[in-house]
Amino acid sequence: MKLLPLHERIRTDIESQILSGAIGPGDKIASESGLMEVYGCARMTVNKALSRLSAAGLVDRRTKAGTFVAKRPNEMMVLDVPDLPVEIVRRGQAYRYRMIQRLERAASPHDEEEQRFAERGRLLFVSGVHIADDQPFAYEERLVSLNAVPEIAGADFTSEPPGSWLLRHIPWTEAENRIGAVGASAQSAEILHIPTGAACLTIDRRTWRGEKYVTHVHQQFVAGRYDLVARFGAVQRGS
Amino acid sequence: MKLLPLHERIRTDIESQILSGAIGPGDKIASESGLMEVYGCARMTVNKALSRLSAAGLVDRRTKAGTFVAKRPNEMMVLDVPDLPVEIVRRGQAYRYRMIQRLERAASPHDEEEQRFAERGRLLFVSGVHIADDQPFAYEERLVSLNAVPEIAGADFTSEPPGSWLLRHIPWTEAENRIGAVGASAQSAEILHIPTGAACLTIDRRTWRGEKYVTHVHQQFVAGRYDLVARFGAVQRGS
DNA sequence: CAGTGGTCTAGACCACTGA
DNA sequence: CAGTGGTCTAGACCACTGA
Repeated sequence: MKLLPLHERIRTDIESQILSGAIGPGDKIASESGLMEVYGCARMTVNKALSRLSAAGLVDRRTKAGTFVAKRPNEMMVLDVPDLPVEIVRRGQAYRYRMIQRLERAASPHDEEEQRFAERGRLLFVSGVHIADDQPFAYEERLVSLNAVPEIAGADFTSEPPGSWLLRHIPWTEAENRIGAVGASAQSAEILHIPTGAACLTIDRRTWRGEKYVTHVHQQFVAGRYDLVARFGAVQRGS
Repeated sequence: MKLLPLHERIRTDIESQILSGAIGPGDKIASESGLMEVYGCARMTVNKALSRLSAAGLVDRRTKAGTFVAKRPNEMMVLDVPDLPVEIVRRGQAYRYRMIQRLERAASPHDEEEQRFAERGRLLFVSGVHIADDQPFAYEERLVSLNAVPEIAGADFTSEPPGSWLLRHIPWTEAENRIGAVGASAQSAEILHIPTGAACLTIDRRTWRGEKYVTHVHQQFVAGRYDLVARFGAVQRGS
């Protein structure tokens, strides 16, 4: 039985009142000076608790007016997008990667995104398949800017996916994920051992390092073999 | 040109050093007392900046050892899962909802999840289609626990989707989203005006209020007509 | 104009843990 | 044991805004 710091106790007290419905959207919460008396503590302590609730989107604070339960749940869901090898091993399956194609080429003159991406340099294209327990799990195609990551030219991707290499070498990034669905093309259907046109979940991830556009990966998952889970709830990220 | 509070300036200073790669994963950051001298401020001020960076996952703090740039980017992506009518209108399209079926029934004796869900009460089942500019956009099936939300029995869902009604009446929730893909069944294919088996993006969302399991909705989106976007980056949630 | 939240100070004691 | 972060205090001044 570990004792919570006081500001955590105040925060969880208010949080549970909100989540239980005891106080509802728009309701006013006691002021900082009010809570100081209730908990017999300094103002900085209640301020810390309320600031965290505000950062988490559970309350709105307005100078002079007071602190109010936020009108709607935070619409932001937290989505876990893990490294595929890690995810597969975590499921207790054997992970394997097989490269299909690798080539260096210039950016397509017709593709504006590739132009910006390459920054007048060349691009590395790698396609391959992620395999879990000898069953094809996901097909992926990746483009890497050789301008942004020149060292990658010498890396070996016959059995290690470029994503893992990049995670080790380009650690800090900004990323955008786009999640959709598509019917498998003849080519990817053959690789994934499914009928042409069968439904696949797709993830397109673009990654930057600072201002530099590093890589774009397109992954196709056989429908039902992989789901993404996002959760929003009372459990916020710790301090 | 608005002046940032000092703790925000300290936070963004360190944040940009991390995101630019000037300091890398595992590197040690100046201690609180060191930063006090650099910025000529009190310890609480640098503590606030560093605590926020820690909460955002950009640094790890260890008592006695110091503060370090976190080993890997936070794998949590922020996913925006908005209300469908709002989303469609925001795209500049006309929104319409058409109910297909509505019925009240007992929980299936063979479905353990439904049993827990209903808590020995009855369930409301509503299916319908979301329409954007006269084109079917998403098919949805929803179950609502009448035990958790008795008021919903009297609501009219012929042209308003139950999700919007619930947002207005059951405002604070915990939710889990599961995102996948599926080939359209004969029934949903007809409703969505697509061939049977065509790829669809699916979202399954389960919502609680406190401990009470309120609703489960299954939505199918025609592939390509709707993508989910998740982003991780330098821009953290404000205070 | 009174009360609120936003910010900041200059201290304090503590637990922890690497050297 | 020295230095670190975690927490907390008891003040302070400020901008803002609803009554």
